[in-house]
Amino acid sequence: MSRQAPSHGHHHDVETAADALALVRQHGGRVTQSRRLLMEALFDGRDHHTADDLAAAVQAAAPDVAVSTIYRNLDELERLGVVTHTHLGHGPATYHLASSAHCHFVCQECGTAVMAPDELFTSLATAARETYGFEVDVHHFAILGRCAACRA
Amino acid sequence: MSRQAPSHGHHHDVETAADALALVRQHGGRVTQSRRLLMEALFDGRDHHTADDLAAAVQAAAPDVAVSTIYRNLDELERLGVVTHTHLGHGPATYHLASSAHCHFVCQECGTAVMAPDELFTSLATAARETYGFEVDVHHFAILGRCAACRA
DNA sequence: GGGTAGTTGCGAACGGCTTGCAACACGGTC
DNA sequence: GACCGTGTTGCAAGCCGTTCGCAACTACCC
Repeated sequence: MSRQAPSHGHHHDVETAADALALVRQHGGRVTQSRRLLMEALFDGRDHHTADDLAAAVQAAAPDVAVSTIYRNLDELERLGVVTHTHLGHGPATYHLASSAHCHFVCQECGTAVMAPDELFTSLATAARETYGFEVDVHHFAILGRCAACRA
Repeated sequence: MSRQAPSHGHHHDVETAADALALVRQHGGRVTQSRRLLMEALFDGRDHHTADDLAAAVQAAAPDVAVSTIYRNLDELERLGVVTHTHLGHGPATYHLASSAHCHFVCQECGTAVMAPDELFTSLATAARETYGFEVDVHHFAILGRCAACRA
């Protein structure tokens, strides 16, 4: 399924924090402490990060980094195709590495998000494209509903 | 963060503002001016209403009605199954009569929302249910992507 | 080491929505 | 009609996630 089109198309080899920093550099950006720390937080192995989580992680090493810096850098990384963000419900957005993008089912009752394989959406995506010319961005949205546990 | 399906199951015959007011009354609620005006705005024939739109419509007739009143009444109506709300993107929620609920495709570029027939989602819904026990609320989410016009 | 453009911290502001509270008014009863 | 209790309201303040303006700063090229 079509991966979301990163505007600059330079995301392909980005698999480590260093790669991402190199990409930033390559686009005229500078490697600063807050950027390095942000990258490390993003590549920490977990795959759901809120801006707040990331801010906390960065601030653990550099207490003076402001939230606005986190947001600005996340924006930049999104423009470069390194990360994407998703809205899982009423709370804050969650950020993922673009390379591990995936869909979500979010339970309206307990709020937990479970990952959904892209294949579930292929028929929807093709139908939308063929019938309406609408190209679905299969990763940017969450599907609300009720999970198995809450239904029981 | 719990948001639930029409918990009282009494929404079936609600087709006019008067029906809705009757329902409210039937549940121990009172018929006030702001409620009557809200109903009229909701049943004005259009089917996407933001809280702001509704507030403006109500305030046109009764300038002192506060936004908080609008929100409280919308909540109540949602509990009674008369309206539902949907998040179409980054902006404010949109409210619809539950009887005319539908899915949306929202273009990330131009922001316009087009209605999507429920049939497009049946295979996704059954797959989600059978594979994950997840019951998709097919109306509460918007699907982001790019519309035909913006792709051209 | 110097210059310059990208980046930052700070604080204030924003939009959308919620809440606490005292005043109010609906609607059943007498 | 007056009375009363409970549902409802306006107001103002607050909340959360995010954005913005701006002067100070600093990474990087020469």
